Amino acid sequence: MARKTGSHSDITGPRVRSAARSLIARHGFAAVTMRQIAREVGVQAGALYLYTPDKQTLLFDLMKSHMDELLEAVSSVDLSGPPERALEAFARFHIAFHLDRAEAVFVAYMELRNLTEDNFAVIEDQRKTYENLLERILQRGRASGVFAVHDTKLATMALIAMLTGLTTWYREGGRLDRGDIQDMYWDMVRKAVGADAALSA
Amino acid sequence: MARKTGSHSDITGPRVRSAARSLIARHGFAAVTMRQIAREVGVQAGALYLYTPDKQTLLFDLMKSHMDELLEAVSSVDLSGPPERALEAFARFHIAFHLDRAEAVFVAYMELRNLTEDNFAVIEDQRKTYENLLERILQRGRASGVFAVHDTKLATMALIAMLTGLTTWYREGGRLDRGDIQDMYWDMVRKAVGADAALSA
DNA sequence: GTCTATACAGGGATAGAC
DNA sequence: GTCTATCCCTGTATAGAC
Repeated sequence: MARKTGSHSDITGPRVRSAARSLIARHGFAAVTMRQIAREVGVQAGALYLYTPDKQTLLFDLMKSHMDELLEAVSSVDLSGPPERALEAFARFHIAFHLDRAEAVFVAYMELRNLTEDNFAVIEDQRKTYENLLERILQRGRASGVFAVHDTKLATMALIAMLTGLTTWYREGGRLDRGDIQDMYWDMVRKAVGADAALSA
Repeated sequence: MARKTGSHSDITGPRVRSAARSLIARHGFAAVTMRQIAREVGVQAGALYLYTPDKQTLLFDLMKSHMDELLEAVSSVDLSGPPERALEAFARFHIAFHLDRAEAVFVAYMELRNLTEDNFAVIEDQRKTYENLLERILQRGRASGVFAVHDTKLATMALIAMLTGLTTWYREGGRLDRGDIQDMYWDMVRKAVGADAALSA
């Protein structure tokens, strides 16, 4: 219960992570220094090592917890219905989740190169797990004849790239609101897989 | 005609650029050191400064010449025909060009953050010029009623992201050949803009 | 044109006082 | 838990010999 004066580990920890995420998103992992992060948090550089054993682990933890959150969140989306409904649910979830976490998403996509081999394997595995959810929807839709997709792997990559790309241009308070974006992307996704014209192919 | 022994400026220059492009694509600009580039080329670090005033300019030149090439190449693609044919020509060109230059594309997309403000403005302007070619096709198609696109700006970003995303997963000699990829992406692009079902929207 | 040698700044990480 | 101080390394870039 008793805690020493100046003890803020439960506050400073998250602040370190938040500052790191933000700086890395803007400048890239290799370009960001521990001293910069410390300055942003308002502590000395040495103090950061109370919260992370080293810089690499700090990056890994950011990416890992982001992917954990993503997989946790998507697990409560109902993807078991008819393929078209499942696809819509997936697309809308993906957009909403990614719009809420532009920085974390950006880091998770851009900094894969800077993970050690072992750490990369962990994140890559999680990413694959997520992508497989989409691919299975496409497979189900193709099997039941409601989607016209030649190659479900390629289509999965194409759709993920399209949906995730919005984080590179979306800015809060811009011309389009979140609902508009979800509607318009969903419209393009739906058409791209031939969900309304499967029999014509 | 006479040339000093050990003079290789016309050979070493391109080799410096090539090594830099490859290393930056793999590890990121900030993570790559001048010593690494020099080692790859087989010269001493100091010798690199015969070919570039500094590291930033080296990056800028890589990105600038890539964008120059892109704009030059696309200028010989006929985009003036009917919107659907123009869109197909654009999509196939984009894929072929990007598959041929995976490293350069990767650098051009990932390292924007590491350009100085002035250099960024130049590249961004070129990128916008390129994207506008696609947007104008979408506008023409919508105006003539052959495309069902709600927002041409958003659709432009979505299609560019989808098409460019292939550089993140495509590997030479993989399961799919270039023609397959072009065909399948074009099929998705065509459907995404409602090119075969515009009247149903 | 390339080399060796080096200046100088800044990096990550640690030790030990408080 | 945080600080100051510092170690040691590596970065970019330059100078001057060959």
